[in-house]
Amino acid sequence: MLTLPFEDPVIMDTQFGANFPRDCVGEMKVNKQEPFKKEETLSHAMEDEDSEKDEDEREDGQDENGLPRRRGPRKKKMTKARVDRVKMRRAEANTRERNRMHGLNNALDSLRKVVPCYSKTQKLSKIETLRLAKNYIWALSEILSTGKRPDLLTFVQTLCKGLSQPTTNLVAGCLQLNARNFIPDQISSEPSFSGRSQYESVYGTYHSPGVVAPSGPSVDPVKPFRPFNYCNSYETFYESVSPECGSPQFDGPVSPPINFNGIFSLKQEEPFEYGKSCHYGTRYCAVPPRSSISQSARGASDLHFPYDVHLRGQFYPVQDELNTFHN
DNA sequence: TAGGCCATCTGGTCCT
DNA sequence: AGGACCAGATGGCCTA
Repeated sequence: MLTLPFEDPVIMDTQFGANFPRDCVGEMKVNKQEPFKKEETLSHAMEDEDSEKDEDEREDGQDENGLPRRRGPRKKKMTKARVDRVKMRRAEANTRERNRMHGLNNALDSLRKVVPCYSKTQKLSKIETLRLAKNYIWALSEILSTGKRPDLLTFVQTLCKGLSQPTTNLVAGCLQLNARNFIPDQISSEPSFSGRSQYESVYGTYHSPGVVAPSGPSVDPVKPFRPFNYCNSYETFYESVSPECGSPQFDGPVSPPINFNGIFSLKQEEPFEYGKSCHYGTRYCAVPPRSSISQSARGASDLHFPYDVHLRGQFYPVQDELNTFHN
């Protein structure tokens, strides 16, 4: 750490001058509070009773350092019972703080489950989770505001901005395994691209099952991009409804790309394990009634298998650009 | 072994 | 007074 003790002589000499009054330092340090009001800190409280007695009995108007005695309420004597009480309060505060941090971590876990990459075995770090969530929100907002589906590369780039290399690998891997689950379709039927996007050239044209739903409970027209739609297709193929629309197990032929020193490559081994670590964004679902799932999703003739079936070689154009992006 | 990440403890500050 | 929140310090664990 770069932090130094506040009374470090280096700081005092350079910032305040050697003769800077100590009382002024005290006021700066405890801004917004009366400088001498903060008695009873634990460090003080933990002093043994002898030192307390020494201070109380000193009558020359100076403290133990020879500086003018602070005004304000005199320190209360620390009896054994009082020390015990301070210790007990400290222990209680520790427990509360522990619980508070557990609550924070639980919230963070919840966040991990709704960002595009979720893994119980390979958890994103706290900071990466927050960054990815921010990027994800940004990317979805862009889609909402423009009403157009981005190409895969753009989407991956947006999600991976500021992320570490391992997290980038994970996100890119998840997206390439199931890009369709993360890239919502356009809002309306208006043509989104004049030409074929990179995404389309790689994955073919995609139609959102949520948008094409002809009947049954209507899809919220205001939120056509919510990844809920992807659950529908997922349900169609797996015929099982998990409470959270949980991660399907991947055992397909395609391994996610791995990035070594900024260079993407396809990892051929252990696709199953890696697949298990990917979440594909499907947990983000509010599972609709099964009847509606059946009607809407099965009615879509162009539904694709959630894990797009394509040749490995088809990844390379995108990977080349990703490599460029990272280099 | 260094560095990253994490849980926990701790004291300070603010608020009720 | 006491709780919530925050940030610094510390030590443990894991991985490259």
